[in-house]
Amino acid sequence: MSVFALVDCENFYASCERIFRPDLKYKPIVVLSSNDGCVIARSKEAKQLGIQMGVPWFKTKKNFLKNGGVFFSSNFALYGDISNRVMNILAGMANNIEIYSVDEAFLDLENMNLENSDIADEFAMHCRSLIKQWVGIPVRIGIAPTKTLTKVASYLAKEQTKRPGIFSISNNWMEIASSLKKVPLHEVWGVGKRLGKKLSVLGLRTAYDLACIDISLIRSRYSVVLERTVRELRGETCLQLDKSLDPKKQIVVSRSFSEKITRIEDLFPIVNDFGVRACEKLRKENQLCSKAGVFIRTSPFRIKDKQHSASKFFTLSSPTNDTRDILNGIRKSLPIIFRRNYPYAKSGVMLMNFSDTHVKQYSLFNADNLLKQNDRLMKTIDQINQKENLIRFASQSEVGYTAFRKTNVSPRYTTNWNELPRVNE
DNA sequence: TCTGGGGTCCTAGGACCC
DNA sequence: TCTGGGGTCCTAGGACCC
Repeated sequence: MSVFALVDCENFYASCERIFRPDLKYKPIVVLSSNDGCVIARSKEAKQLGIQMGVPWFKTKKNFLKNGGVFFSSNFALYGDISNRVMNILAGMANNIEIYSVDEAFLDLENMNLENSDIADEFAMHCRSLIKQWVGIPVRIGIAPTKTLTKVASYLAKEQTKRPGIFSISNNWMEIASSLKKVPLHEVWGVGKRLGKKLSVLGLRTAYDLACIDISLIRSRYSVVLERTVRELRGETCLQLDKSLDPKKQIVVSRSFSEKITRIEDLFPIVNDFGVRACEKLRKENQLCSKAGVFIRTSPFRIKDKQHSASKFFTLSSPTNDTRDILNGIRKSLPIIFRRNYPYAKSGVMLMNFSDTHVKQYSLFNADNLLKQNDRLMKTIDQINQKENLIRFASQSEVGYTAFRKTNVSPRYTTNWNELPRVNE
């Protein structure tokens, strides 16, 4: 019998900021996206102030600060490190774990007896207090027979007063049904905005309504994906824990600009930066790519502006992770899609069609030994830059895209010697 | 003035093969 | 008048997730 747990860090980025700032314990906190563009995380208090997820910062800033709110620009070095610490604890608590995102993991609790709800609750409480004590992050835990139901449980765990942050559902239709009735349709894992709209036209309101629908209807009118969701809601395990350490299938580095760019001379250094960064990621994954592309677009929010969005992909003559190959491709591709006098707001570089470095396919027209030298060159550059970004390509921007607007970044408390927290005597 | 970044999977349709 | 059957691979687009 399958049993899964979902461990979900509450208000993750905001909670991370709070670890080293106990003075902010009951204050509303928001964390902003790059360029301080919009709100991407909110503490409980910020949610209570009515700050919506994804709202543009400039629209809510004044009101939020007036109410005593504190904001942070995103500090992914900190969040990544805290995430690792949480995941390490979880890895020690279950035979198998799937790290689903920076703030969420599924645990395989195979053989746990869910009929006795005390067992599940005790496990969850132990897990919760350990993470709180060792890392300082509050988590919510849902336990259920399918992954989709753990999401339901986690949602219901929010409202628990007896055992806050914990909820379990056993594999019993009566119990599942009563849980599902409390969950609105759009909260179901796998039902997004569009599907939610379509399904509500059919009169569905809750997760329970969806679970009761005729499977063959779902299959013929929607997709196999939604069919799995329905089956999982009924307690039938369709999704297993994904333990594979599959390599990525695509790497994207993209940013919005703090100021619109209209000249290709200004665009090139930034896009090249994206290319350099993307190749670093690719080498870290021990992969080669045989296709890459660049895209640019204007801001869809500025309706009065001329709009343009375009991408251009190029195929590499042989699979590569050599930054120079990608920069070459960008140099040829960007002018093809670029249009003069359009206010570009965002661009990015994508790498795809990966293959393993061990199975490198050499080109008929390149000398093998040259490729080996390139490998060593790239490795050396990576090693040097890992400590301090000293080596740059001439075509990269001098300041780098990291120079984009950030008005209030917290220190990298746990990953940089110079930014360790200080204790006053 | 100012609106994030990075992923995955599925499907339909076209090109091509024998 | 009549025009096969069974595949694979690739791409673009749509949906979802955090």
